[in-house]
Amino acid sequence: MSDCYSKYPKHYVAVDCIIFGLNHGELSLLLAQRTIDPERGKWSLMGGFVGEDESVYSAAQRVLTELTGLENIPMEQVGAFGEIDRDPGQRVISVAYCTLVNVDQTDSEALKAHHALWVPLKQLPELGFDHPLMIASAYRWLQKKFMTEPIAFRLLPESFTLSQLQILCQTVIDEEIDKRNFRKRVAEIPSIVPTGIIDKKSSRRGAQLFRFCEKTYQNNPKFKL
Amino acid sequence: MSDCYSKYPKHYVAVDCIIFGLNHGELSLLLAQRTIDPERGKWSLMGGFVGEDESVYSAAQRVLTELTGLENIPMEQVGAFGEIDRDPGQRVISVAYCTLVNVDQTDSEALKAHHALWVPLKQLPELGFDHPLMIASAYRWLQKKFMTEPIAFRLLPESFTLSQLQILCQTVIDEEIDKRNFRKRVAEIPSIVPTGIIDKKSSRRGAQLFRFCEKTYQNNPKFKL
DNA sequence: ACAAAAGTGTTCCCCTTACACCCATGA
DNA sequence: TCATGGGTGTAAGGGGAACACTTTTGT
Repeated sequence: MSDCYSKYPKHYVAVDCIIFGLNHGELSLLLAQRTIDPERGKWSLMGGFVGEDESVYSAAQRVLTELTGLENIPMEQVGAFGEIDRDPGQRVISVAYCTLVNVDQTDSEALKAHHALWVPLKQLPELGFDHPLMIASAYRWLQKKFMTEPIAFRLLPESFTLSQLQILCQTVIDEEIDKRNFRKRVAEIPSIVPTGIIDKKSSRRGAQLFRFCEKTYQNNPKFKL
Repeated sequence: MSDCYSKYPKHYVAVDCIIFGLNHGELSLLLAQRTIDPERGKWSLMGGFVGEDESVYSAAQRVLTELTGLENIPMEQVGAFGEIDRDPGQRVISVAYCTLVNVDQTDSEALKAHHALWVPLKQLPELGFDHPLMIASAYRWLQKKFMTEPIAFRLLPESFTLSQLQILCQTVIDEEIDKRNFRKRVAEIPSIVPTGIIDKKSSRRGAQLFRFCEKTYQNNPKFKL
């Protein structure tokens, strides 16, 4: 098919990935100190350009894999950022994506190769471009979605105790949660099922292990932590 | 500054505008029947390409103005749509924006010139591209935001009765609202203020006119209809 | 007098929140 | 025996939803 749009301008399109990581009970963000212009020396999110033969989402997935080695981790679109001057080098339109992964499952070699570091969320350095904006949007998204969609289970072992789940939630939303109320809510979620198995490693008394049942969730997506 | 990104591909970037309109108590959508390829003959949203010298949001504003003659109407970004094949002509990455305007304040000449029509939301024709997806996202957005942010007042005269406001809300969310509960909620909103003036046109008894006070809203953005 | 829209309070229920003690076990 | 994390129920309060009648006035 002929290029029927040829009179219109084309643009660089990038993806920027806001990759939250859970790191021994601390929420971190994957950042890189730039070694090239523009914004050399400044910290930035993990970005990359969208290729000819990939969707924008695929480009984001590719960047995620290149950096963390993780595959098949769903991401959520934060939005498109289209100010003319948002990139001091050239005009670049960027689509931001966001996800939350487990730092332990991350490929530290790949990170090193990209000059990437996990930086605790509470100690973020000054960032280049419009990345602070993107991060703010993404963090709002994360705190909201985490408690209403089953993304916690990507960060937990297949079987987990309720205390593990609770501590994880507290870390992400950065608030204390009442244990009894929390367990009451868990009991209302059909897709979080007790296994009947007692884990003796985590405590002296032992704690029941639960698991998340994807199948049940499909049939009954009720989920409110 | 040199083009430091020249090794990366460039893309066509479009905006698509989901323009909801209120038309004598009915919610409509601004659509055009395409007269050119691709998707000739199919109905579509109002789209356009992002130019060199405008932000993506400005491009959306420009399209809105070209079509409706309206200016300074805020729009909200629905998201970026980046599948490779979403446009059967060329690869085009599109950013969708959404707003709600008053059909009566719309420039019917401009609409005619663009082959654009207000189509009732409940009688949408088959649409080209991925526009059904965009519309679904936007409609969800609209229903959610309308009741928690002061966008109703763009569609009402400066002074309005509570019945006018209620009917408007009902139209947008497509549900009946209990009058007393509604008025109770309005009473809790500091930025909706009674004028003390009685409007005798709308009813025999007459109804008090209210207005929305932007200034109060800035100081006290509490708003839940 | 009557039609048509304006205006006005109360009750109930559910959901959320706050809160404290006993249990089982390994060291 | 004691320290550690696991496990459990109830009461009070707030917010949302349901609900019906009186008022005013133009015709």
